[in-house]
Amino acid sequence: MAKYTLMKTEGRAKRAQFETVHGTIQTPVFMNVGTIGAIKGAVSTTDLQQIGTQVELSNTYHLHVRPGDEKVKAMGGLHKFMVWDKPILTDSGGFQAFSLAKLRKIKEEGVYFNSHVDGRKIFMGPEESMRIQSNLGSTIAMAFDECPSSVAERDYVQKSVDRTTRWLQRCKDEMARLNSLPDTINKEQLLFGINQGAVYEDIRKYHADVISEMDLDGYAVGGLAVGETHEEMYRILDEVVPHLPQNKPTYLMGVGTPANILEGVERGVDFFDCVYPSRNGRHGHVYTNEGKKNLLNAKFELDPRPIQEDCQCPACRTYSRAYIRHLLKANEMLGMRLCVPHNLYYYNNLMTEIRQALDEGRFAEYKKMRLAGYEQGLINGHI
RNA sequence: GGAUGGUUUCCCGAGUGGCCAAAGGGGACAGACUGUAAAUCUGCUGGCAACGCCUUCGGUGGUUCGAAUCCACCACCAUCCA
Repeated sequence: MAKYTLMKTEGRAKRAQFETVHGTIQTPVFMNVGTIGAIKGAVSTTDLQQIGTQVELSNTYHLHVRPGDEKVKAMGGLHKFMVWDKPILTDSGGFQAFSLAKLRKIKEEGVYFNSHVDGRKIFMGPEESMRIQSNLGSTIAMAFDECPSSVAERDYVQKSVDRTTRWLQRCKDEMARLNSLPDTINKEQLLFGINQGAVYEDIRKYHADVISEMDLDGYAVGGLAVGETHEEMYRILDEVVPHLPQNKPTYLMGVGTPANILEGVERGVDFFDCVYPSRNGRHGHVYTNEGKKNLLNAKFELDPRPIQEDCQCPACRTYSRAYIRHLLKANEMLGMRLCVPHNLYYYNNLMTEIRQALDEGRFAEYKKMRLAGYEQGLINGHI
């Protein structure tokens, strides 16, 4: 059912569309992260419609812990539950084995977690992850993988990657079974595999080649932006993306800054996601064409301008930096309720502009122009 | 008029002879965050020619080698008694 159509290329950069049961995704795309089925910062799915969100991303582990995937299924699946009819991608819970490292044990069969909510024991392996994601009924399910630390030993990474490959086969088998069951919510659920290998290029390429043989709906590069430098990340993308199927979408997981995204697009990435726009928005950091700004800074106390001139987001059309700063300082929820949608709008709009530039064959020029703007407002190298 | 308690660095508030530029909060200021245990976390908050010096604990004057800490007087605040 899913159909990836490459419409234009510029160097390695790809302009494509991806048709799913929940609608067509124009790529390159930035998916808006709502881990627990909601974007933190009091942003509703109605808001998402207004700020141009194409794909919402939620998390298997978190929704399994609370409210429970069975309950979501009983409510008709995640789309109905959160009232969102466009595509949803669910991350598998594999990343939580990394981010909740102190609360888990990794074995061949899967990962044993202690719930971050109440400490109870939770087991999640490939089959469990697929079952949960099937219960959620997401458009795209991610394979259950292990994300090794960027400083992990080579031997460990090699073993981990091979286990991730075995897990991927189990995911594929389980999804095929689940998609054929009569009461499955989304019988056309798609599966993306995940490339790992930390910063070892040869392991990365080896793993990419292995999973490319498995005929999945899409391929992700995981385990980046977890401590390595930007240069290492770009180098790995340079090496790995060409080893992934070019007739399938490529997803760079968890990345990143606007600059990271421009670099990723240039290297052939179609899908991105990152908590930055939402988390930074909650913390009063907002994205502009002149780089990221911390609205909490005293210099915005009497700044009558919108966050970004000409921005069409609700915050920028109505309020001044000074007022939003006041809200943030006063810990008034409206502050983040304005900053988070602004940031998501900024990212979504950035992707729209990227697609337009690709359509018109001027991506290289566009990228250069944007990066130059970000350099101006450089905050400790974060752009 | 009398009694008692109090006056500490931006605010609240510890500190009752040296280890005190002075705990702890708050606020202010700044930083971090990349498939979200994050409306969280960290740093910093008297001045300077800065491993030392200067100024600061209501005011003034004492005691002492040494005082935010003890004494005297004064000012102001709070509560109670007339």
